[in-house]
Amino acid sequence: MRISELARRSGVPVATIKFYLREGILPAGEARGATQADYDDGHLNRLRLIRSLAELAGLPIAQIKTVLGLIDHPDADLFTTLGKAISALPPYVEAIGDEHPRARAAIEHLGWTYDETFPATWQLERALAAVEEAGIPLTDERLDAYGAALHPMAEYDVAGAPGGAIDADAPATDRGAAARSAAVRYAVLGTALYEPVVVALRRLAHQDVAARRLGA
Amino acid sequence: MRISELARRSGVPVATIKFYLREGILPAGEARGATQADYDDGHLNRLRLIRSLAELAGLPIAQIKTVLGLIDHPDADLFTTLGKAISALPPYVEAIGDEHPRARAAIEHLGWTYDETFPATWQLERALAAVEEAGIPLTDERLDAYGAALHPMAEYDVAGAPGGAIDADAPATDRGAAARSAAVRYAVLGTALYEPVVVALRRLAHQDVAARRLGA
DNA sequence: CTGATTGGATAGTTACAGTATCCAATATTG
DNA sequence: CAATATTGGATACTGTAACTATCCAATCAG
Repeated sequence: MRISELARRSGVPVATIKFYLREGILPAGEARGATQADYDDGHLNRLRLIRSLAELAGLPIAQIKTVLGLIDHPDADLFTTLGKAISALPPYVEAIGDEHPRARAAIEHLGWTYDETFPATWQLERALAAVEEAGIPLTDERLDAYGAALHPMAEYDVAGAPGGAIDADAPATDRGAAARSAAVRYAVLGTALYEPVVVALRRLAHQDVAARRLGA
Repeated sequence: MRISELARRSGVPVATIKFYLREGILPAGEARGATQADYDDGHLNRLRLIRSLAELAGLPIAQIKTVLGLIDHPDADLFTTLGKAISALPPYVEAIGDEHPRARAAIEHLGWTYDETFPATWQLERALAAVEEAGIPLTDERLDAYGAALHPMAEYDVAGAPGGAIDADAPATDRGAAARSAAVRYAVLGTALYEPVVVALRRLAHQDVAARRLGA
């Protein structure tokens, strides 16, 4: 299809599509002449993905570029790739030295793996500092409740990864580039796009509980 | 304290503090003359809260104004107030008509209260559409796993609200303005500031599960 | 008394995410 | 086949948000 049809089918203005092409987050169509290029459903899906990452996950263009780059050219190590993907997601916080006392205490309390090089560790530290400053600190009891709820969710997510992607028993060399790419895609997009689902569900759970208590 | 000390203690530049005063999200200090105003710890805390809402929760100034306004002047009905607070939180999506088929199916599957006027319902619809388009749709099985994890979390949160704020048994008229204000503060800030905590914990849970599977 | 600081107003800056315009080279159509 | 429309590509422009800087007269501190 031509650019105007891509625009019509996606609901994104032609000028914006050209902008994404310039930014290098949407691959160029196949040139059919000096004034014609051919776009396919791959371009359409990519375009929709860009909009979701921008509007829903709230990513700036630069971070969308990073995330799509990870999917297009995955590192050998899925664990490293996922770390990079998480760095590209909000909130954007930098490590303050290598001390993350609140995060460390919380993670060790839960008995999880503490690694001060994980971006999520810095994000947790920052988030805990904020709730503390606001006068609603995270108690150990609440932390236990959250940990007990979230860990099984993570287990479920990882277990459902395609091709047992994150599975120590499967030799990495056995998997072809296509399978590895699918695993990365699942992990990266799962992180970026499922978070809004989880957040929305959590908000709805609160409203459900509140509604029941009010007897409405 | 004077503005320069407020700036020094908060780490926020004087010019930025003046900007927040202009925007009406930080109350003016008590005037002590034409060129002097006095700021107290309340201003310092408010300033820190503004930074947390901006950098951590990712709220634009206009939405920070809304959220702080809800805390400062709570509605009579906490349920309504919370709805307004959630509207002020990202992602910002508008209802597409009043049909939210994916969200409705999901919520009814879980047996929760479906209300198409909840902003969180629209957010869920949008989030589900995005994961579907990306080729990783939410299965009923996964939905059950998420629901089973999130509902108890919400129960815990609501049960721990100060003064049994959301409690049908406690007559609303018994509670003074101070208690109601505390309840609103807890509910609104709890929603805005605890989400980053939950998201960070979820990311860490994934990394913990992945690390264990890789045997690292 | 004198230099530094303040509140308050106004103007300027930077970054981001598009939009709009132009143009020569095709396509398409009547 | 001629007239009209569309395209890719380059360049320039716009709008918004969140600061940041400058100015000024008043006044506070030493």
